[in-house]
Amino acid sequence: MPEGQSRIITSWEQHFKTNVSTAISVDCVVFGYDQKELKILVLDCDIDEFMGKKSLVGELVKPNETLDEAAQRILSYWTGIEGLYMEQVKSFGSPKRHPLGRVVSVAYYALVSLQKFPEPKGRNNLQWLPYHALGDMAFDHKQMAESCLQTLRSRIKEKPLGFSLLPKKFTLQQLQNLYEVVLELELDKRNFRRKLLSKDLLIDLNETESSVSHRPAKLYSFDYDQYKLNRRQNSLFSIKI
Amino acid sequence: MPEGQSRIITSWEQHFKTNVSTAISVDCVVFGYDQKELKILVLDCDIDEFMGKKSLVGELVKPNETLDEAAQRILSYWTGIEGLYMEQVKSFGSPKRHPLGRVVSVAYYALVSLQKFPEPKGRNNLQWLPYHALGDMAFDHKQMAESCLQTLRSRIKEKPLGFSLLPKKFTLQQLQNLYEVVLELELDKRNFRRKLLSKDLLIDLNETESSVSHRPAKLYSFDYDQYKLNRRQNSLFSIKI
DNA sequence: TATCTTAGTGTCCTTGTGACACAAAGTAGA
DNA sequence: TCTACTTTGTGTCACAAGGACACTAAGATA
Repeated sequence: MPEGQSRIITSWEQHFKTNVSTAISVDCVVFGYDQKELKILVLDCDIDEFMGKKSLVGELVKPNETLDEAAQRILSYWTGIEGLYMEQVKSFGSPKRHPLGRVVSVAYYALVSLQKFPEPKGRNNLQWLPYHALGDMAFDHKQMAESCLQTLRSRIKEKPLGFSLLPKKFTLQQLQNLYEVVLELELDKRNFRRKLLSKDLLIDLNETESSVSHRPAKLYSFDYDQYKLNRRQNSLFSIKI
Repeated sequence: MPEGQSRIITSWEQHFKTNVSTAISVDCVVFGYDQKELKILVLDCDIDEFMGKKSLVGELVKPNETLDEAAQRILSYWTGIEGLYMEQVKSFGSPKRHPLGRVVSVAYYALVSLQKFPEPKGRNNLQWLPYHALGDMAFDHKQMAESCLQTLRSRIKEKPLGFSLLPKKFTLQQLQNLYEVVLELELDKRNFRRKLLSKDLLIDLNETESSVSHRPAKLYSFDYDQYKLNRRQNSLFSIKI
């Protein structure tokens, strides 16, 4: 069936001669967590076609940067924080997805602690929105958010991502709540603690919560060094069906 | 930190006015399996910079097709088979990855039964190469192949992908060998059978191998209908570390 | 000092999985 | 047709992991 690959090469060269307009962008699904809610960072879209809808933070990739660099640039531009945890998820390339022309967009998800970035300020009404309060979104951004959430759910079972969404010092109950919210299931308190503590990845800070009107909980932090040492299949969870 | 998003919108519009040359391509890592070897489909690269090296099958995405459509087109062009199993894996966008200009490429993996497509014919010496015999490749295609293999390894533990790489009728030993080769580990014959048969996803065909000079093995086929019915966390394997 | 609220803990039973060895079936060659 | 050869196909036991489950402990408040 192959008829000739020289034809293919020609088409590549032609592409650059004829200046077909194609663009690459990066869109980021930035997750935050607070008050037993998973949130994502959104803007008001100001393109005519999608007026009134929310969009993800994103921009065109510049000529001399990699995709990861573009994502980091976008993240630090909107949050002011450098080096956020992020991961590429999937590219979206439906021909009509952007009204201005052919734009293929690479979706990333990123994790921010809401303690570090509680009240977004910026143009276009930058804000945290509870994931479940997202209605329709501009472009195919809703699909992107869903893909990214699915990826987050699968990664958080294996990698210690949850800790990027919590304050440095946290209680076991906070950690459990986070997992319950992200994975949309209920976990048994005793089994959860047994599992987590058996990994020897949590540092007991010998401190307790303050300003709570009941027995204060112990505070822990995550031991990244220990994790890096033996990251052999350090699967954090096994989840019941 | 955000200085103004209107600036961002402007840059998008500008992009399409100034006709910056950017291209999108799709590259496919086509996996095949035979004789206890995992193979991939490669071409001789005929671009000057990479003369003598192997490359993946791939091409520019056309103006009116989605990424998935481009991947299907490429796959059927080179193999002559429609509707191969494939999945998007990752996009590669290093600015200098292609000598002709800025090309962001979306990598897909695909699975073909070597029985359906045993002897490739086509330009550029299209051929199956054992995965471990791949040396350096053109562009960043080696990285793509590695990413795709990693994804295949992780998916094959959960989804019934292996069956796309085998003939319709297969023996349990063939299936076990395939898993051993892809995952690079040894499995216990009895435990493997216990696990697979307990899923009720294999149809006992009441046939046996022929033309072997020893006790012939029973033949099975995979029950896709049954699988679809209860695809609830139908994880096929749990793998020892 | 009594009440309220959340933290923190241990056991039992079931299930899943790894380790392990030998008889059965068919072929090929003497 | 008998023997040797090769690969198939099978069962048990011991251990580890995980799910279900209820009460006491600690501190705050009125």
